[in-house]
This record gives sequence, structure tokens and C-alpha cells, in this order.
Amino acid sequence: MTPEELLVRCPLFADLPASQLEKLAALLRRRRYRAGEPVFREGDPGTALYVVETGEVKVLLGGSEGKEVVLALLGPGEFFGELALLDGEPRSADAVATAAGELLVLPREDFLRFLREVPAVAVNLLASLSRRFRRTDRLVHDAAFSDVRTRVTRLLVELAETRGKPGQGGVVIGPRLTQGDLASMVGATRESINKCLRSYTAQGLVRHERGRLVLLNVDRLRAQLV
Amino acid sequence: MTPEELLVRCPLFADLPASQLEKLAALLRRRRYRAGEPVFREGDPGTALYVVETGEVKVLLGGSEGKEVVLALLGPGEFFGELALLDGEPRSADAVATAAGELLVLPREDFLRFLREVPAVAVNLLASLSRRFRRTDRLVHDAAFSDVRTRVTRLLVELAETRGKPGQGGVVIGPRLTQGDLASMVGATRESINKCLRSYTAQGLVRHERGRLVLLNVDRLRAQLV
DNA sequence: CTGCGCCTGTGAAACGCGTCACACAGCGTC
DNA sequence: GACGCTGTGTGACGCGTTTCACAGGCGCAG
Repeated sequence: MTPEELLVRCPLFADLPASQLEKLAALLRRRRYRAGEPVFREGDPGTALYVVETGEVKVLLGGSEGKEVVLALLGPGEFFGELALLDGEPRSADAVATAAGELLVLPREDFLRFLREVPAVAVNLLASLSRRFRRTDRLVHDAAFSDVRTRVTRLLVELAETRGKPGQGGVVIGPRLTQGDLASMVGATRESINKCLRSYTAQGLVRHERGRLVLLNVDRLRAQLV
Repeated sequence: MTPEELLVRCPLFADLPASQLEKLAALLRRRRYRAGEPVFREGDPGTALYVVETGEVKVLLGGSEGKEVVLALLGPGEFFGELALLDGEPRSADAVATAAGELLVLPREDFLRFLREVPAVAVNLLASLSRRFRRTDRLVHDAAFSDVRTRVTRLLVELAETRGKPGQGGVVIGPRLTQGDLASMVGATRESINKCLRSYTAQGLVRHERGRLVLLNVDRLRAQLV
């Protein structure tokens, strides 16, 4: 797939005329990342916008001693790194490639020029940010009101919808998704996740095998969310 | 103060040429709210953008049985209600006037037209949303890593900076800021807030008297945040 | 094959915070 | 002035989660 083809699938640039799309593609650099390699770190100046071409990137806030909260998990066609470009502040979170792959890099100035000159891009970006806001707001809500079990359930349903692939008698999430990863997505410990998953396994709702998670009955999971 | 004067102070419309500003002012309606009166409710269709002229508005997510989390507290010059306009989904939170006052109301279509036709507005809005994102992301971080005491401390410092007025030997926040209000801003119970505040009172850091909070030494408070 | 590191499984103990149940003080209202 | 409402102060108790400590399994590097 050429960068242009990817950009069309990226909601940010979805309805751009072909001429603009060509211009944009010419400004992009492509950069390859290994699994575990950082893209940027909290405190860095914001110099570019990134679009995931292949692989996977997680955006996270670090805590003390290796703890972290994952704010977003991004796959092909999704973008990140726009906050620091928009308000001029340093990066507010870390971004790390969780699976090897390639990112398209759009330098700050080019991105801002597009924003100013192509209203559709700005409007698309606003819509994207809005949806992301809804998600984050719900995270805040859950942190205040829901117990770990509920938060995990919601996460599983969300993962099934956004990254699930049918197979193995259910929806498969993964590979490379450890209990520790799940823990940092809901703000809990690995042990709590374990106990929660095991209870679901006992009910025949999920199957969990070393980095791969099979949701056998998403509807019944969803039904637990009041 | 006329609406135009307020709009200039509103970062969203800050650098608009006078001609545009006049057009904008002509589209606005003004609406008066009593203390406690709802502006919109979760699930409503998004029909307008609001700018606080006088008074105060809180944006909150409701939980079960009267519990709530306050996502934002907005004073004169600040705006809200844009999310549902940008992505077309229903309102994701409640908005309630906490103090009587007047709001400027910009109907959905007029707002969207401005966005498309005046790139500066879109760019300003993006910057505003970015800053708001940083705050919400930090809320998520805190919910995962910080205990109640730390969250309260951070809130006090933030309130001092955004709504504090010097006086009474320190920075005054309030009036009309109960322990219950503080509780719903950090996702804790009123009782926890009480115990925390009292410990700070014992240390001579704050004074608290019926809906008014005096921070006697903001720097020492800030120093507690690692 | 052997070791070593990452991931998973499990349980006991500690702890923070929410829940509940009060007492009491200011303030507006009839 | 008596009442009720709303906000504050406080302690006992319980529950959900984290913490800690350890045991096993699988996969990969040497």
C-alpha cells in the first residue's frame, strides 16, 4: 500500500481532493520502528504529527517505578502526536511502538499550514478529537465509579470492536497482549486482571493463552455493563 | 460589558477581525440561568455552543444515585458544549449553572459555518481542546496513581491559579464551594475531603469556612506534589 | 539441552477509602 | 423563636485493591 492509499483511509485526510493528497504525500517522511522503540517522550518539543502505516503504537503516561497508564493504542490509519503541535506545549505523554512497523511523519510546520489552508482537515481533526474526548471522559467516569471488573469488561468489549478479528470460535485480540498491558489500560494491577480474567474464563466467556485473548461471547460480556 | 467585549476576551474568538466579530455578535442569543438550572443533559442532541458571560457553569458526568464527577468548571469568557457539535453525537455530559448568570448561545449551524469559513477560529478551538486534553489526561493519570490527598492538593493549587482571588492573608476560592463540590471534582467522598482539609488546616496551610476556602500558602501546597 | 527472562497463577496480609451513622452549627423561613 | 435544610466534623467498620511473596510454564539465546 502506498502512503496515499493509507492517507485516504485516515479519517483526518479522508475527504481531501486528490491534488491536495498528492501534495501531502510529498511532505511525508517514512520512519521504521522496532518493537519497544520510543517515538517521543514526555517533555520533548512537539515537532511532528505521526500516522501509523503498519505496526502499533501506544501512548502512555508514566508513573513512578515502571507503572504506566495507556491512553491510546493506535493501529494502521490512526494518527497521534497532534496535541503538542496545536498548543505549542511540550509532549504531554510518551509514545512507544509496541509492534515493529512504519510511521508516516508530517513535520509540524507542514501540518499547521494544512490546518490553516484546508478547512476540511481542521474540521476532521476537531471531530476526531471530540470522539477521543468522549473516550477519555468515560475513563474518568469509570475511574471514579466503576470497580476493576467493570472497567476490564468495558475494555474487552472496546478491544473486540476496535481490534478484534473473528476466529477460534469467537473474537481474537492480540497477539502480544499481556495481562500487564490490560492492567495499564484500566489502571489496575496485573494480579487484579488475572483474577478477573480467570473468573470470566470459568464462565466460558473468554479464553486466554499467552498474549492472545479470545472473547467467546461478546454479547454476554456487554450484557454485564448494566 | 457588551457581548462583543466578552468575545474578544474569549480565546476562541480572540484574534478575529472586527467585521467578523460583529457578524458573530449578531448571531448570538443571550439566555439567563438561575443557580442550579440545567443547560443541557447527557443524551440531548447538541444544538448550540455556549459562552459564559456571567455566573458559573459546571460540566459533569452523573453516576448512580446523585454521585457525579465534575469535568470542568467554567467562568466568564469560557465556552463549552462544542463536542456534540463537532462529532454529531448526543451530549456526553450534563451542564448545570452553579451560579446564576447569563450565557451567550451560538446555534449549531452558525458555529459550524464559522469553523469552515474562518480558519483562525478552528485553529483556536484546536488549541483550546488540546489544553483541555492535557488536563483530562492528567485526571486519568491521577486516578490511577495518586491517593485522595494528592488529588485534593493538585485541585487546590489548580483552583488557586484559575479562580483564586488574593485576600484574607492568602488566596481565596469561593464562595459557594462546599466539601461535596471538591469531592466530585477529584472523585472522592465528602468525608475524605473533610479529613484531608482538616489535616491541612492543622498545618496552617488552609482555612475553611462555610463555602469559602483560603489557601494560606500555595507554594507549600505545591511543594507536596513531589 | 540448559538456563534465564517474561508471562501467568494464587493466596495472605495490609491498607486506603467508601459506607454508615451520628452530632452539631449556621441560616433562611414561617 | 422553632423548625428544617444544608454544610461540616468524626469515628467504627467493611470491602475492594494493592502489595508482597512465591510457584510454575513457555519460549528463546547460547
